[in-house]
Amino acid sequence: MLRTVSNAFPTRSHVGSTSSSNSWTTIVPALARFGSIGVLRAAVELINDGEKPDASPLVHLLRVSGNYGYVSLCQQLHGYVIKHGFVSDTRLSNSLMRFYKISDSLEDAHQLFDEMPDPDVISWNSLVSGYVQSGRFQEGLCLFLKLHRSDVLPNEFSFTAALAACARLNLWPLGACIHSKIVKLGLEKGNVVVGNCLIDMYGKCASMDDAVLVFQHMEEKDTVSWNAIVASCSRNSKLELGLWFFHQMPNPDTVTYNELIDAFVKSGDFNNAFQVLLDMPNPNSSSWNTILTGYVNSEQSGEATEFFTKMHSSGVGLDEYSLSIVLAAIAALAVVPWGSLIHACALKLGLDSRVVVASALIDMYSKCGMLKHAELMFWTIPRKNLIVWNAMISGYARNGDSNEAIKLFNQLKQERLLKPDRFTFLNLLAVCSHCEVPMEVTLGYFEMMINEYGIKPSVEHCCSIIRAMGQRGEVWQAKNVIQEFGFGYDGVAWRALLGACSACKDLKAAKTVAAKMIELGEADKDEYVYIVMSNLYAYHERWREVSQIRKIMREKGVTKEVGSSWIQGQNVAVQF
DNA sequence: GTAGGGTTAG
Repeated sequence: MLRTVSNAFPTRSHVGSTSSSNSWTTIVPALARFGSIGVLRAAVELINDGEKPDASPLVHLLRVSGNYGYVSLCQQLHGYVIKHGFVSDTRLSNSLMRFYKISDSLEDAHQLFDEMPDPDVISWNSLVSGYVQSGRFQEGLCLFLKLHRSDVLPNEFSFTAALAACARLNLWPLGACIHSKIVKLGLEKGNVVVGNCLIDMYGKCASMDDAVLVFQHMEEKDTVSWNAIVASCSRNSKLELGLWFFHQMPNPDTVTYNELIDAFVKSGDFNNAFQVLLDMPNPNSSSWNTILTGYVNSEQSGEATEFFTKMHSSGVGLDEYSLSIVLAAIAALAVVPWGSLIHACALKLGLDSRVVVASALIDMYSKCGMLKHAELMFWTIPRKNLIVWNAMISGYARNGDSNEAIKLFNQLKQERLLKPDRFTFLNLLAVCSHCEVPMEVTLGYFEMMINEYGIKPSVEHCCSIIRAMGQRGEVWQAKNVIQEFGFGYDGVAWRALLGACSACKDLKAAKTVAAKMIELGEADKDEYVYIVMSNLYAYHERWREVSQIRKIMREKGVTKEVGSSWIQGQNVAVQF
């Protein structure tokens, strides 16, 4: 085993051969201070020479080799830890957890945690923050709540990770509850990070006044505190107040300016956003990406690609986000040559296997109808995450290939490495409802989602079921779906049901649904209800009702163009 | 020789 540890090194020693004068007492401080490859190699050679380390050198070794990304070496060190009976050493296990976290193997970190006889507060914090940092906020919070019920006392580190999760999930009640706990334990005093997390949490949970209160009561403020309060204001449409805080701020940094750009972009003020970009001291790729994202989100894809060209020639580096955002714009414009160009660019920058880029490429190719390219992309990604799988399933769904979508879903399920989420099922159910997949199969997936994966159906999931039922003329059953899952007051669900009535030409049911939509005020949002009803009456040759509806539509100022475009794809277009 | 855990922009 020791021989293999030595073989894990990609380079030769930088310190020459290990002299016999080396020992753990000299190597450990060197590992702690420099952590160079040479020192690391010397340490491994020491193990190979039979110098048994105790826990402390192993902790250092794990940290340094983890930082260099020596996955195989760390795994072997894990083996060494098990073989030499260090498994119950909490500090060592915490080091191993850190390695699994930074090498994107949260599952391994969790397994290790479960095997620890005596996890301490750092073990808990490490895993909670691991989940939160990789965007798995719910799992992070569940673990935090478990910690709360355990014998281990949570500290300020535990609370900050939990607050970050509340912020991202918009959980004001839990966030406020954690705040009161923090105050009770006196943890908000003398700790800037706790205050910063509170400002951020309140800001993201639409509670700007609370954010300002926390900010004002903080004994000590750093740049993050100021950035958090500026962002809280602009996020809650208080741009003026945000600018006021900005002008009070002692040392704005790049993040501050990027937040200002974001605030202007979100309020649709691209001119001021540019001005900040031009005037700020050190714009980075994020500064540019923020404006790029603004264009894509406001459906100005042409402007986005133009801006990307400017960004490219400005000399600022392109990162994985720049590429994925511009790919979204290109996908919307469906200009394949540009997409290929970005693909080449990603290859050149070595960013093509990053999941954000890879999934954006899959999405772009499938939106341009080039499924083969999307597939090629998908199968060459070494470590696929759920976003990548979802992008490919969505690609099949978009192109109406239910067989392939279902096949891929089954494979995802069989591999058992990743759990399908609500987006996976959204794509799966959508393709089922569009491709006349047998109803029992479609319903089977719907039930699997609820019972096997514990995913609460959203109104969009139900809409797919409603559409599938509508195609088979089962509109009354579809109506039951709305009631059963509690979407009786959701206009979107009734809209889907009206579409279902229209698909199976069921005038009687459509009349009931239209009445419900008028009652909910859904009919006032646009002309959909009137157009569907008018077409249905026309189909049934009820011309008197058709002219009545046309009269209402004229009074509402509905134009011919709107009428025909809305109906596209429903095969019932009537020209007025 | 005392490691191992936390916050802000996209």
